[in-house]
Formats: sequence, structure tokens, C-alpha cells
Amino acid sequence: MNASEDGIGRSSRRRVTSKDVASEAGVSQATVARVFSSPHLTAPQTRERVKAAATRLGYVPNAIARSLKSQKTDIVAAVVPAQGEYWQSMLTSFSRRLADQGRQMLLFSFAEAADVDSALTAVEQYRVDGIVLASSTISQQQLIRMLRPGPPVVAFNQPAATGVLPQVSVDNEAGMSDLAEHLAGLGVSTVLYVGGVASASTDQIRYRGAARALGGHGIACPYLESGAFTYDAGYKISAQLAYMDELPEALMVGSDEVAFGVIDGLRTAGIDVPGDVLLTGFDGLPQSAWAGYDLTTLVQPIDVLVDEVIELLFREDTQTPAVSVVVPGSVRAGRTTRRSDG
Amino acid sequence: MNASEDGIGRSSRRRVTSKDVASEAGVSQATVARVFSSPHLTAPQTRERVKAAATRLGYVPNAIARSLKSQKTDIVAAVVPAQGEYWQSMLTSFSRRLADQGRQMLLFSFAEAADVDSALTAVEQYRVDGIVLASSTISQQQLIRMLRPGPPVVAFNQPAATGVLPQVSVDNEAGMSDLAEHLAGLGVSTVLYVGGVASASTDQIRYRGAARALGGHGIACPYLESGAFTYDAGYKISAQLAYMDELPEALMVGSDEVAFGVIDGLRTAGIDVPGDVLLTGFDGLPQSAWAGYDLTTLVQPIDVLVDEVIELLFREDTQTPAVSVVVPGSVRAGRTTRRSDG
DNA sequence: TTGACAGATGAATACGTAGTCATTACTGTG
DNA sequence: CACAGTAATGACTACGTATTCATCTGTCAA
Repeated sequence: MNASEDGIGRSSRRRVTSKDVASEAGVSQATVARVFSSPHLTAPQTRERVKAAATRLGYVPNAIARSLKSQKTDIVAAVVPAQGEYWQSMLTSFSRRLADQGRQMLLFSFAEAADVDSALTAVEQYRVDGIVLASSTISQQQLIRMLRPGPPVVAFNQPAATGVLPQVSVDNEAGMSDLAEHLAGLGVSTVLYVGGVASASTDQIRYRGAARALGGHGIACPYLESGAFTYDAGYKISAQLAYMDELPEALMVGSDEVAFGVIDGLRTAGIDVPGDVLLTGFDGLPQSAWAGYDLTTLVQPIDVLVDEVIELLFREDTQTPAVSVVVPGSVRAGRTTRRSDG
Repeated sequence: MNASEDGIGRSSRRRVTSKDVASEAGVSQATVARVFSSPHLTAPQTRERVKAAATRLGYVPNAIARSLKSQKTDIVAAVVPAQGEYWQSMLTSFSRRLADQGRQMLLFSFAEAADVDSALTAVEQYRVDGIVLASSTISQQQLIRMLRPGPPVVAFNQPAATGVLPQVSVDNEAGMSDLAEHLAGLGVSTVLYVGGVASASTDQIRYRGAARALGGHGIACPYLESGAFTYDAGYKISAQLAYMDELPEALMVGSDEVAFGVIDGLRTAGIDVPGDVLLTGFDGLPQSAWAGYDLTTLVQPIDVLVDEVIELLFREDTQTPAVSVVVPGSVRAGRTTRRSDG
């Protein structure tokens, strides 16, 4: 007598398989499989009997086995940086969209660029149906690596990937340009651009958008690098700004998160935004609309971007070489570019 | 002649299997498998030859097939609400921790409580090695559903699960109690508690912590429900606060995110925090340390919580019935409880 | 009545890997 | 030299499902 055999433990004795259901219902395994994957091939009466047996035994189809046989997993992998408000909101939108389609999301987040390689190695092992690469810190070399045979890959908000991988991003240049026009329309004549990481393609393109638009109005636009796309980087760089002989009329910051840091840093130093200096962000994070900041920023239509990614991943047309999709954002005018009440 | 056969397209012709590598290297499939899963059983010379062949062909082991055979996926499922800063930071920490162990995270996020059921159904299909249930809005019934045979399940910050499922959470009651003591130590004599969702177990327990501690000092602590654990809920409820005949000396808010809304709402109404009213939060979100808020709050040691979850999921000892693990948090005193400079 | 045909089902197989068992070669010891 | 013991490998099978092919039943038209 095996003592451990009939303990009513939390753990299972053994998983129920379609074969078990088959004998319980008095049909073949094939029929059970059909009831769950192509019910129209089964007789209503049989179907009910099988379903009843399945419920009785607590049968749940094994997606792993199904994936092996059908060569599709219904899983999409997302390779995303661990830090950053922007990526988090993108993740949220993406996973929800996938869930609507009966797909799941396998998450590979990485803290440092060095971890990307191991993440990519892991991704390859799971035969996912598609891969999304996010983060501007993925190297060109790593992008090229994804060109091997395998599931479709799409880069997200990574202009550097253009020409290498299909890519979806907001129109960074036009977006920052629109913000610059907004400032120019307010009569601003001196502007300083506060970037995140100068080597990041998004940073470069956004700056170009600002510089061109402002240049069209005869306004110069020097570039200052904060060092990272984080709150802390913005907060720290604000010390430099506070000690400048003369503040520009407006600051264009490369991302909302950095902008939050800049604003808080300036305010801590006794410099009011927008009283002493106007300021714009970029991304349209939820927090940018919070009353504490009420930031003028470029809102990225994340849901649209995500839909485009999914569209690119699963489009039927495999002939047409994959292209870059660029989606326009929209300026949200907040308090940080509202001229003081006086 | 099949035209599409030798196009150098982006997509694969056919995946390379261990069998292909075997013939390429002149060994059996079994040997190839051993080289990748238990190299110590192979001769160094053979190992190199196989690896070379694998590289030449671009072989990548198939995790799906491995999972089917070995009955483990190295995947942990996380069922998490789509909204909420707190969950996002928890997710980040969790996925990173798993990655360190060579495990992946399958994400199931849900927008509304109604979506939880479909998420759970999907989770069951993938034979994951463990499941983490987060969010206080998962119903008791849904928790009970997870008691079926299957992978280990752990609830995260869900005191209501105690006794039903193994659970890990911060010490909500002691945490809020500590914050209350902090206020009492400042000589505060009137307090109002602003909760999130009154029916949520975390909300109830946190309130209890506040009420008990304050009661010990002879301080009453009325409860006001904001309606959700969101910024907007806090912002809206602040209107009610602004119109009160007399403000309490301090507000204890049930979560940081709600607290941000309350602070911004009050400030918009011309009520200064901490000048006119002191305020505490709960959770210790990254933003709570931002200079704009600099919130006095209870910092949850997310990394510790996550480690405890993983420990519970994968502990060897299957005998001992799973328990509730309660981890203490720590008070971070910020500007919002600093008496005005005067 | 017979043959054609659709509907429903079962037997058998493939998906790609890991592990079991058997076989072979080789080392060291009596 | 014989034998035991170990290292290395190959043949084979199981994991749980989906699908192909064949079989069988019953319906309908000629």
C-alpha cells in the first residue's frame, strides 16, 4: 500500500490527458482532440458526452503538446527594458491586445544592454509566433542577429532598425517639430534641447525635428545631454540649468520622464515652470497629464502603434518586404507652456 | 521547378532539428541532445564536433519539445492587472528575478475583473511551472478555482487569499500602523483616512492598522473611500476634502498613487501639502521619492516580496502546507509630513 | 437494389526532444 | 589473460496532441 498515493494534497497526482478522457467517454483519443480543436467534425451527441467526461476528470488541453504538433504557440515574445515608464505602458497595451486575440505574451525584460543577448538566446528557444524588440539600446549587431530564419520580428520605436527589420514607431521628427512650432507660435526666441542619450537614434531624430523647425524660425537650438532617459538624469541635469547665467525661454526635453526630473529639479532650485521657463516633453505618459506637471508633450498613440506591430507580425502577405511604419503623434498643450498669468 | 523554394527570404525554409545536426556531425540524435542538455556525458571531442555542426546549421534547441518531454517549461505565469504603477514595478522585479534563474515569464494582464476568468483558463493550458496571482480584485471563487491539481500557485499581496492559497504580502497592518505612529509622534490629533476600494482586503487591513494605532493615542480616524486605487480617484476625492469645514491635521491615504492625486487636487484647490495638511501614502513607488511629491510612505521591499514568492513556488519541501509570508515594510519620511518651516 | 457520397469515427503517425537500455571500446587489476 | 568496471554512444521510446488515412454507417438518387 502506497501511503502517498491517495493524499489529498495540493499537488496533482497526474495530469489528465485526452487519452484519459477518451476512455472515460468511450471514444478514441482522436475524437477527444477533435471535440476541442475542430468541434464541427464531431457529432453533437458525441461532443456532449466527451465534454461531460472532460469536465468530470478536470481535463485541460495541453498547449505545449498542441504547439509541438501544430508548430504554433500563440505566444508572442516581447524583449523590453526593465526600466522606464514608457515601456511599461507599451507592455500593458500590447499584452491586452494580444489577449484579445487569444495570444499570450512571453516577457523578456533586461536591465542592462549586456543582458539583451541572453534574452535573445532564450527567445529563440521558445518557438514563439512573433517577436517584438523594444528599446533603443539594442545594438545594430543584435538587430542583425534577428535576421536569421525564424518567427517574424518587429522593432518597436527603434528608428535605427529601419532597413534592417520591419519597424513601427511614432513620427519622432515631426512630433518634436510640432512641439517646436508650438513654442515658436508662442513667440519664444531662445530654446535649449535637453536630450537623453545622444547615441540613441530616437534622441537624434527628435533633436533633428526640433532643430529644423526652430531653424526655420531663425531660432538656434543647442543640445544638452542628460545621460539617460530617466527621472534622475533630468533632475541632475537641472542643476546645470539652474546655474546658467541666463536661462533660455524654453526647454525642449527629449522625454516625459526626463522632463519630470527637470521640472522638479528646477522648482527645487527656485526656478518656476512655466513662470521662469517654458518646457515641453515627449511621449505622453499618463503622469504627464497629472495636475502636478500638466506637461505640454507629444502624445504617442500607443494603442495604434501596438496595433501596427501586431499587423506587421501577422500579416498574410509574406511577399512584400516589410516596411517601416511611422505613426503621427499629437501635441497636448499643458500648463508648462502657458505664459504666466500676468 | 519550384520558384519559391530558394528565395533568400526573411523567413525560414524549415527549422533545424537535433536530427539534422546529428547527420551533419555524423553522430546520433541522442548524442546531440546530450551535448546540449547534459554535456558531461559526452566526449570533449564529440562535443566540439557537434557544436560546430550546430553552429554551421544554425541549430537552436526547441524549448517546446523539451518541455513536452521533460514536463517542465521553465515558465512562470503572472496574472496581473493591466493598470497600476504598483503592479508594474512588481512585474519588473519579478521578471528580472526569473530571468536570473533561466526562467521566463508568461504575462496575463487583465483590465477588468471579468477578464480574470479567461486569463485563468489560458494559464491552465500552458503547463507552466508556477503561477502568481496578483491584484486584490480577484474573487474568492477564482482563488478557489486555482486549488485544482496543477502547478503551484502563490498569491501576491492579497491578504484575502490567506488560508486558501499560499500568499506573500507586505505587512499592511503594521505598515500603516507605523505611519500612524509617525504622525502621532508629530503631535497630530485629527486624522482622516482616505481609502481606495473599501471592499478590497488590503484596504481594510491597512485601515485597521491606522485606526488601531491612532486609537491607542486617543485619536479618531474616520474612513473616506475614494473608489479606486488610481490617481484620478484621489484627485476627485480631494474636491470633497477641499470643501470640508475644517481639514484634519493629517490625511492617511491608502496608496501612493491615490496620494499623488490627492496632493495634486489639494494643491490645485489652493491647499498646501504639507503646509495646510500633512499626508502619508503607502507602497513606496519610485515616484513617491520624486522631488515633486517627496511623500512620506511605507516602502514595500518589492525585491524581497518577489524572492519570497519564488521561494514558495519552487521550494523542495512539498510536505509542509503552504503558509502566508508577511514581510515588513519600512517608513520613508518625506516632505509631506514635515511641519512647515515656520 | 446498388452505387455514390457525406458524416463520423478510429488507428496510426509525426512533431523534436530527453532519457532508458543495450552495446561497444577501453582501462586497470588480479 | 580474464574479468570487472567505466566512459561513450546508438537504437528506441514516451511526452500529449492534431491530422491523415481508412473504415464504417446511413442517405439519397438512379
